[in-house]
Amino acid sequence: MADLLAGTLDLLILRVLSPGPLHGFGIGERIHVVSRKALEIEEGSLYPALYRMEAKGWLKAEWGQSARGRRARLYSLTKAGCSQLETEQKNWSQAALAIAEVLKNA
Amino acid sequence: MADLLAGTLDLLILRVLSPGPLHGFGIGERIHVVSRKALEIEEGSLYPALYRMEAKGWLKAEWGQSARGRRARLYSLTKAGCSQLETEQKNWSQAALAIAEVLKNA
DNA sequence: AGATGAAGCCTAGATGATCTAGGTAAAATG
DNA sequence: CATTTTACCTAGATCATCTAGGCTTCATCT
Repeated sequence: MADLLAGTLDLLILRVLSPGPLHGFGIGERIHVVSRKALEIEEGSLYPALYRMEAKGWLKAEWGQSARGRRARLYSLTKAGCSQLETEQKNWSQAALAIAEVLKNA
Repeated sequence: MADLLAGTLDLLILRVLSPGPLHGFGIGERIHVVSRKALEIEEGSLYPALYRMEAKGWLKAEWGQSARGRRARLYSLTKAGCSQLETEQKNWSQAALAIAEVLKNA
């Protein structure tokens, strides 16, 4: 992922989990697909991010099965994760707007 | 500046310098004002960024006077800085679009 | 005259997210 | 049976940003 988007990974993860649980590998795939291959998350970024977010209480995890029937660690949003998603989404909108402002009017 | 925007500082600096030279302190002020106070760059981020960018050949600097008549280090874009601005602006647009995509359709 | 604050620049060290570059194991595919 | 794919894991490096100071000069206020 480009440096430009540092700090956005949490938001992306929260967002792709909001329709329902996914396993780590699937989260990476989903972000890749939904962004039309514009975003690619390295596993070395993804898994540590998941642990951080679980530790913060935004995600809960349990062992289960992936869509392909493989052993997988399934992550889902906690209540705190849901409200964190809202917060970060607002922050992102404001920030993106502020930057757009500068790019236009500087 | 929020973590969300890490990696965006260079772009902002390049952009506010594109209309003409400014001194470091003034760059911070300008970003603050143009973003309607949404963005605030710490001096501890700003000055090191300027040195990095000068070292990369994107900026050139000389001692002169600020708009208020004080001794100040004036920065301006080099040719390389101009094209870097274009590049980063495109990257930002693509990235912001990709994120918007995920936020909508995940 | 002295104190205060603002303008302006500088920097060492901490923090923290991300990437690099590996590794493991199981199942599917050839 | 070898290879690829799925899936997870992690230590260490990198690098941008922030914290928290410090410095000088000039203007202003008392």
